[in-house]
Amino acid sequence: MDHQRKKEREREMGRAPCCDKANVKKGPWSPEEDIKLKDYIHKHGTGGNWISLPHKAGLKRCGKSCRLRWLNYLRPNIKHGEFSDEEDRIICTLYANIGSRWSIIAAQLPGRTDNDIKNYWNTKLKKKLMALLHIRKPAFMNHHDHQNPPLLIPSSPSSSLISSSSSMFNTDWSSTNPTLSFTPLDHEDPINYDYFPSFSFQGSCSSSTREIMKQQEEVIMGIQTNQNYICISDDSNSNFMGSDDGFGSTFGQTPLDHFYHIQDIN
DNA sequence: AAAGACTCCAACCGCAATTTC
DNA sequence: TGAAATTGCGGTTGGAGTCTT
Repeated sequence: MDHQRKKEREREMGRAPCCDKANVKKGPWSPEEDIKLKDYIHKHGTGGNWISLPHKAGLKRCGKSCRLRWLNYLRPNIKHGEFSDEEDRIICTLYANIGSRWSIIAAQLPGRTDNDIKNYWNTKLKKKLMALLHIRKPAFMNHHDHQNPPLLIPSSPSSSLISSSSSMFNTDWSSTNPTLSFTPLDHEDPINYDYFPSFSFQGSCSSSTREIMKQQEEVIMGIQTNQNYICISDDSNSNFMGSDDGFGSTFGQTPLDHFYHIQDIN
């Protein structure tokens, strides 16, 4: 059955629920529920089947809910609390290069969950970055040569903005240039002409999973060997607004543009 | 002191990918 | 081989706590 027909059938029949919603508790977990889930998993493991686990564990919860609770909160070695500067750096660098692939980012931060990192990015780190970019907007906005966009001027001599001639990673970026695009939020209103930064890859990428995984590994290897910068391109000539997967399209071959030292973001 | 605005994060939802039968 | 079941992921939301006026 093709995808379209499957979707149509689901719409007609209603999507099959993953559990009996009427008999399933929702909302915050109680300490008693946490204990039940922990005890069960310590004694029996997950058994490779989250759907049947809640019933066996005596919980009136959806299997997905149990899985989420375990992975994000109850499993051993989960790290809660403040993110370190080093963690900030890794998150920023990875986000700049692979976008919102939180599970991959989380894999580089032991003890952190994808949900944690996603929340942290959305509530704090993104704002820090936006604030940094906003401070520097005038230099960029006054420039009209889109073919040769200006360098964003560092706020201080110690600020480490380096030029496109620098090499960020040992990785060959010739086909996977990471960029941060500045896309006008409102094309019609020059007064409120604000810019929204969006990260993306440039270059052509195969859609196959294996190819994507290979590129992700390259990105992560590059990040692990280069500790200090994230790349930001003010490729305002492009209308591309980074999609959340950032791998799907073919773009022009502009060189890497500018790099911010991570301390500028912290 | 109170009320509204804002922030943060745990949890939910829907979808795509993967596995099982 | 394909349908069904299950898992994993990322976006979004609800509500509790905090801040501001």
